Amino acid sequence: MNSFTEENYLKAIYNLLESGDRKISTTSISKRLTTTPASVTDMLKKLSEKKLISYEKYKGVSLTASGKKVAIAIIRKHRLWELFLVEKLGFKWDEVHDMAEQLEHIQSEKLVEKLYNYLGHPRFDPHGDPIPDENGIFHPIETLPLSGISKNSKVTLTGVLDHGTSFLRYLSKNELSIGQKILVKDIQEFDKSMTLLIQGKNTSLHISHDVARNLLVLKDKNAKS
Amino acid sequence: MNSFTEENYLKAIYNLLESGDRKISTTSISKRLTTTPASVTDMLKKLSEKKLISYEKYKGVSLTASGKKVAIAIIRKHRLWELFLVEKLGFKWDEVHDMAEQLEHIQSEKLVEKLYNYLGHPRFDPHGDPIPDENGIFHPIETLPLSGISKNSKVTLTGVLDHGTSFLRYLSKNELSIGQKILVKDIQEFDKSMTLLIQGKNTSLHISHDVARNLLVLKDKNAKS
DNA sequence: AAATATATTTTGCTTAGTCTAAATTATATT
DNA sequence: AATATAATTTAGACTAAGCAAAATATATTT
Repeated sequence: MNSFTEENYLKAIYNLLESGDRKISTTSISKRLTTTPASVTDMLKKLSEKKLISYEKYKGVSLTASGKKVAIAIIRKHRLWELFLVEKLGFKWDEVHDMAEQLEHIQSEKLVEKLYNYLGHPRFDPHGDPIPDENGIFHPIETLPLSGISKNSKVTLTGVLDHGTSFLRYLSKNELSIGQKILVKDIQEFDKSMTLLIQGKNTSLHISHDVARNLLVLKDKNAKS
Repeated sequence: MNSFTEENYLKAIYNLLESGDRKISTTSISKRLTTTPASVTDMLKKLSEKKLISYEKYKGVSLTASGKKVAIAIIRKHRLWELFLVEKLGFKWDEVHDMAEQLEHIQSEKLVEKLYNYLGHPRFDPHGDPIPDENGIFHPIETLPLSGISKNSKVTLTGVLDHGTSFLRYLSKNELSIGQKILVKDIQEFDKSMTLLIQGKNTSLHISHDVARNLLVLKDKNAKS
């Protein structure tokens, strides 16, 4: 089928396309994968041959339907394995990325199916990212960065933007986790930092604007705007 | 660390050493891995450089202590993953080999440890093969081929020699599985075929000598010899 | 519009693993 | 002991993926 390397390129291209433009550049891919632009050009030719990307010299690349399908399948596997590692094996959410990076390349349709059943048809991974369904369809929810939420709103923490270890560790340390109900108690005008009240806790938590920007939340239906 | 390919060579060499001689040949490895002897020679040089095997031109190879350690670690992972696939995901024992062949190369000490805990510190895989412990020690049990058991003996089915799909399917079809108590009701003199009585079933099962040779059993303590 | 800077591709070389064909060494047979 | 056969290694070539340096295309300034 496709090699690990090809799969990694497709995933990188998919992710880059997600966060912005309709066509992406050679250098952006090289940065993402920490390779050189020259290597990327080589691979783009190959993926183009295989009709997985549409590519015109000097014009940037995008995914074809079949390339997109492959990329999504890998993301699906990545997120399912991450959830497995956290839910079943008891890993912390900042530990699972590298393992999932390997596990996502295991080839077996049936394995994915069984894993999906075993995990109870989950819709989100441990970081709150949506897991595409069997047909590669995402069912996202309408989340907003906490930084855009106004004072006295009640929200639910549904995900994070930054997936880095240090950010995730920060959240763990402050006992912030997906699913929690949060009340925005106060917002400082000068630095936009926030004071939060977490449901079920009696202490309040103070977070910077930078942290708030990286927390994704869902507004409660019965909340004040 | 070591590449997938290197790991596969080490595993192959380990298995070949298990089933016989103290030194094994280039061709035997090439057959096992379905490559050419020339490729094997190249790899042997490399593994020798890395002190994973001891190799003298034209004289055959064996594993060094560190090579053996690597090989056993892979076998451990292979068997743990096989058990996971069968026990947790509900695969049949004839379906899991190819997946385990991939999963055994996932690198993460911690993952193996967690998986081992999750499975409840198992000692045998779905085929009855022993799973080496954390230190690479096997704790085998004294099994015999069913073909060597005499009439009226009571035994427990603990494993199989042939791991091929067709043999495993044959066993499934006849509802033979690891752990079952078996009484050898009769042995035909002319073809050494056997009539078995499986505990908990009321029909008897007739098997060929060939099948009996590939079934590993443990004699019951309180059995007639 | 020309000059410069930046991005991209081409060229040529590297490593890992594989193969075929040829050469060499070991083993078996007369 | 001589020869034939089999096993093993060497030599040279191929593919996948990568990199550095050179060449070319595109973008930005002036």
